[in-house]
Amino acid sequence: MSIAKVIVDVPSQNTNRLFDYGIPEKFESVVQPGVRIIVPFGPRKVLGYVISLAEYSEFAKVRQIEDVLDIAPALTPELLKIGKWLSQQTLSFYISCLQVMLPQVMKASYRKELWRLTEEELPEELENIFAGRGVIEYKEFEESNVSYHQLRQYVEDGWVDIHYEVKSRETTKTTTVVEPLMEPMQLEETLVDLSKQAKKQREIVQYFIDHQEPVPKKQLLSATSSSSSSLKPLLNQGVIKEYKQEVMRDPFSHREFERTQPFPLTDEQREAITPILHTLESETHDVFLLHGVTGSGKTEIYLQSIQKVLDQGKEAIMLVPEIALTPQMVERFKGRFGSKVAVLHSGLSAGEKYDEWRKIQRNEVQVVVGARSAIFAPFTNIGIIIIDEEHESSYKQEDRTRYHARDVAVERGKIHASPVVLGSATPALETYARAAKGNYKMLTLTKRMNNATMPDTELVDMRDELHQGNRSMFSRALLDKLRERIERGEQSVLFLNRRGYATFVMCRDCGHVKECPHCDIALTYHRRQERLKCHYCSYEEPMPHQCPECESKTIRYFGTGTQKVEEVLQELIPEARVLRMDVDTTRRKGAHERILNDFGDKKADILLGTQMIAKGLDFANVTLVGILAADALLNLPDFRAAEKTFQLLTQVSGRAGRHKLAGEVVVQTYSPDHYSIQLASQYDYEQFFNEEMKLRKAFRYPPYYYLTLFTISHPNQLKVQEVTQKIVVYMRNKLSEEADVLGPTPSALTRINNRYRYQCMVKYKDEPEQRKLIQRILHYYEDELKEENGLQISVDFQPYQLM
DNA sequence: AGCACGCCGACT
DNA sequence: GTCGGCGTGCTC
Repeated sequence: MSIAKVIVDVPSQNTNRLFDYGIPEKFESVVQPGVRIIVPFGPRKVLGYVISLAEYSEFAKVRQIEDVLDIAPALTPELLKIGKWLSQQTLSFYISCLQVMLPQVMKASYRKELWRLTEEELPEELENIFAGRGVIEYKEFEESNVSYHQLRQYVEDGWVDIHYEVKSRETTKTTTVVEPLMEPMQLEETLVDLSKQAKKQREIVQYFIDHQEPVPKKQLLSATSSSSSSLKPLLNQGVIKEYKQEVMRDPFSHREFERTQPFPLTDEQREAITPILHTLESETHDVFLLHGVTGSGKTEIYLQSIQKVLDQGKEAIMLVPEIALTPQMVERFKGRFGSKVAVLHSGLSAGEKYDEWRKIQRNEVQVVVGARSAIFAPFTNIGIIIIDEEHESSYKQEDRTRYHARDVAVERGKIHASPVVLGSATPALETYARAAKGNYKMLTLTKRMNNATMPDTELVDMRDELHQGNRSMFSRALLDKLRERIERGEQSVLFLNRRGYATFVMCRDCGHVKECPHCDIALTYHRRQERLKCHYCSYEEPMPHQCPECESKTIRYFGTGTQKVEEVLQELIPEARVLRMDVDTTRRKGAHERILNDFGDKKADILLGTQMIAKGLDFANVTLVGILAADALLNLPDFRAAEKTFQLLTQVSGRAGRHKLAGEVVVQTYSPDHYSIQLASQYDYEQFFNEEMKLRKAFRYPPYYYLTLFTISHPNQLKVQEVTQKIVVYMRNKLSEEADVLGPTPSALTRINNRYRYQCMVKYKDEPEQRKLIQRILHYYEDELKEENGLQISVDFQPYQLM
């Protein structure tokens, strides 16, 4: 009998290996690598993934596979391999890596129940729990005062059984379809026999004389403007029948996409796309950096490269940052490739995501456009992988399986012998450095489409404004220009890196700042509810009217959020029509789209927003971009602060003057001389790269060095310090002389949810033993890591988030 | 992870 | 003598 080698859904060090199971004859044809199954595991049942098949097992007795969940494998052999690689890269369990590649609904849900085995009266204490029911949740037994020992006895005596239930969460959507059971001739006869009063029934029969195909019930009823009650007699007479049929959920069913044709490329674009097309023709792997200024037509290059891939009969993955996966972007892809496109992003419901994923798995589509996790699309013949805005930090997963989509892309590109294209106006330093060294091929676009020029930038020193008595958050220059646009009927975009109303609440008398009692962070004021909230745990409290320390009434909020800006703007320019776009105004489904449509229809003069307006927006009438607080990012404790600032300023500025009208940018800052702000206003990426590289070299940061970040947390501060210290010493002793091991350092957020957090950072060039060493550390603390509220050690290779 | 087993102290 | 607490080790 043949054997399946299985990874079980139990994320622990001990079970991070293959288990052997026998394949019952009835499953022999469906059990193959990548299929999800249910297997007995100890006393319970768990979900498992078949990794490989074998003739024999080393084990004397193997147990049998209990059920098979997939007809076609959920994971391709390639993705199983990627999963293995991912687990080595990120030091995560293999099972976690397999789960991260699949839609949420394909994970198992577990239930533990107690089943009554007899109709007879149970022993009294048992009957009290069951209360006449046949099945109860195991939890109910646990909450009773019947001992476990006693229960075991009852099980032995055959009264009840402990039942383990495993189910996959996926559901399919069905629709009712109605179909005629007769030929048109017979239907005609039925029509004659029908009573004259049965008007609706006659209409329905007539419908099927005209259309012989099955039709969705809903459609039939509306076409004949009748109700279910009219169908009933026809169903009973066997004239028609109805049945359930599975349908794919279509998140875009209400949308029509106008088909577009490839645009003629500019000389520059043609030069950039040629090497990509060559690589496609020769079917070889290569990594390209497409470095093009905002509005230079990178998307058209993506589209035409993908067209070539489709012509070759292959598939394409297009990654876009979550925040940029706007209706505008979807429209461009659906417009060009129509129903060949699947879209995967967080705005879809779990069911919609599952159906989009299945379209890929069933080869019903050839292109996927999606956020980070779309990199795991189960295509089998990938021709190209494109990552737009490749510098975006959202491509790095920040929890559990800490992978970077760019790394996965390169790995898959190698396997499929296909090119990977990284596109950005402001590439990550790591990427640009690789391209400069020749490891990646550099493609450059220096000109904007439509002969547009980059907008002129004015830097406004907010310190001067303050000295001259302007204490508002708007400089006079920005206000003047805003008014000017309104007069001319042009539009403006205002960018602020912070939502809400104000950041923190401070007493003017004693300087007391209201902090979260569980986290070392100031509470944020939310005006709508008049409450203070912690953005890291769920804590909230009402806004105090006097200082809890000194009882002074001069307690005020400081800092500025979008909500506050909107109010101030209305006071300063009462005639301005302002649209605010941030997490708070886009929470409802479709709100995002509606705001952008309204702005596009010129229903507002000013679009005020956070991060989410920085990318991808393309409105012809926008001629002014205002950046209210350019330094907000600059002062964060992060070695990428300057890089992030440069990237953001460039992206936001790129929203202006993309078409016929020239654009202008006003940047308000307290540090106008900072190189990242200066160079961003001059659109000089290269110079910025050179400056920043000097600093990275001097301070031994990427791309000169790799980083590994340990974050250790525990409710007891002394414990955290002690463990972190031990890790620091161990790493320092075991790594080579070349490596820097820094720490223990309290994290920027030292306490979150009553857990203290300390860090150890390793800077290194080449430490082949590193992962092995870390595994030993994790093994050493294994028992403590298992504890409910005990020690946590997270390890992040190439971290993006240092807090 | 979850579960059983087993060893020890507390108590009807 | 029995119950339940938690430490230990296993799951094909």
